[in-house]
Amino acid sequence: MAGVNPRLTTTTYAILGQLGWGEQTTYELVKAMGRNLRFIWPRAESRIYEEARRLVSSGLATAREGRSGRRRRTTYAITEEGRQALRNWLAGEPEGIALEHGPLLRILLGRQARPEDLLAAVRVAREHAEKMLAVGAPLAQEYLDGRHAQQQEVHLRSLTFDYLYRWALFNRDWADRTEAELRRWRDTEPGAAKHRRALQRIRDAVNHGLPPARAA
Amino acid sequence: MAGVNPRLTTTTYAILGQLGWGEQTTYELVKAMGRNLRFIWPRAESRIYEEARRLVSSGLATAREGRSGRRRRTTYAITEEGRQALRNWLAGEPEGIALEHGPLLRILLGRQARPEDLLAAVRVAREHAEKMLAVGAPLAQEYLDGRHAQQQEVHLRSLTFDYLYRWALFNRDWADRTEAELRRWRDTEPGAAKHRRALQRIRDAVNHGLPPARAA
DNA sequence: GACAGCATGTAATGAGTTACATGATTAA
DNA sequence: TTAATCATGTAACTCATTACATGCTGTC
Repeated sequence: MAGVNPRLTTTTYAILGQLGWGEQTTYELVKAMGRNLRFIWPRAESRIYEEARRLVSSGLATAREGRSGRRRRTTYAITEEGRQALRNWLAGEPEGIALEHGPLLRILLGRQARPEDLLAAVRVAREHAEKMLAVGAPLAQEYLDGRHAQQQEVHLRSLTFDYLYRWALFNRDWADRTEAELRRWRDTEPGAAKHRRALQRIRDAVNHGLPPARAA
Repeated sequence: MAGVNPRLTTTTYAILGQLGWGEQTTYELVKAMGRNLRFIWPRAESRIYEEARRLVSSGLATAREGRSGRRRRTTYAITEEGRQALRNWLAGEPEGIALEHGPLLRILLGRQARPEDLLAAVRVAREHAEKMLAVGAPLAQEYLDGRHAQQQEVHLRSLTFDYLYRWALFNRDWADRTEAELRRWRDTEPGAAKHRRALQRIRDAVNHGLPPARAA
């Protein structure tokens, strides 16, 4: 019965990986997904219930029915077969990278927009960055103080932290630069000065991301 | 008839925005999506056929049936109502940012992996970055030479270019750092030296992304 | 005269989201 | 004792992908 897996997805393995850190109730899984995977593999909470059932029906996890008051509560635990499946998955071909970036899309299509519409898009990007920083800063302190719940995994987690925290800074910087440009616009029409600054912006980016060249 | 829109999605508006630059056959739309939106709003090609029909049935675009040999070929053009819809959409609440990052996911769950598995994940991230740079570099030259097909939109496009090119550099840098760390590992177990370097990595990231502090 | 690759789609399936529902706990 | 919020799930729907199919064009 176990092993006849009806096509497990990356999301399934993401849940399975969470269970690798110890047994969890569904609610704990939901919260853990929010903490750990929100920024690298975002999924709706409701998905988790379905995936957990799938793990059980594939023999990769066990479900223990419990009670809290009159409500049922399910606790999941990974099985030995589950660990093996996790190892196999990790040994296979990695998934790629996909970015969906609403603000960039709106700017690219922004010819019919007003400058304030594009500023609103930039604001969304900035808020996203600020939220990541607000999550990341206290997290960093926990690691540095040695009191994070997964402290013994910090050699791995520091690698993802490195990416995410710096990406947040990256997004904020872009929002700063872009907002400064858009604030100079009265409309979204082309123009000679805009064109000149645009080419300089492209040069700056290609020149290895150095800060804008200052004419001394 | 037109205007009774059955819930248009962001993808629909992305296509509509493409049509804003001039009428296109379905095939041209597919290619344009690949060039312009691949990295900020990725969608399967087959999606485009469906969305284009939706635009027509909503009155936002017109379809002209043509022939190439005995096969039919459809050319789409935006309507005035479509332009208005585009403006309304741009004036509304922007979509957010969502990143799906397979390599990061695998590293986070990498305790059951071998170091070479994680190196394979890093390689995927690096290849993604290299591909973006390979697309971006000639594109930059086109803009700088003033010969890009949408040259008159460079004031907008430079803003998205700024983001994407630098993000590619960002990804490559992360891949370099991470690969250097992983090459020192014999396994994915915790360890005192790994722990020390991990904390330093976190400090470096929080210290505003400065390059690793060198003990002089 | 066939093979490769470009051009143009359709059908089936599934992954994922949104909306809803309801029980338990805590604070006012 | 109400309201808020935490905890736990289900149902309906749809967006999106994968796989397939077929015609056209140039070239060897």
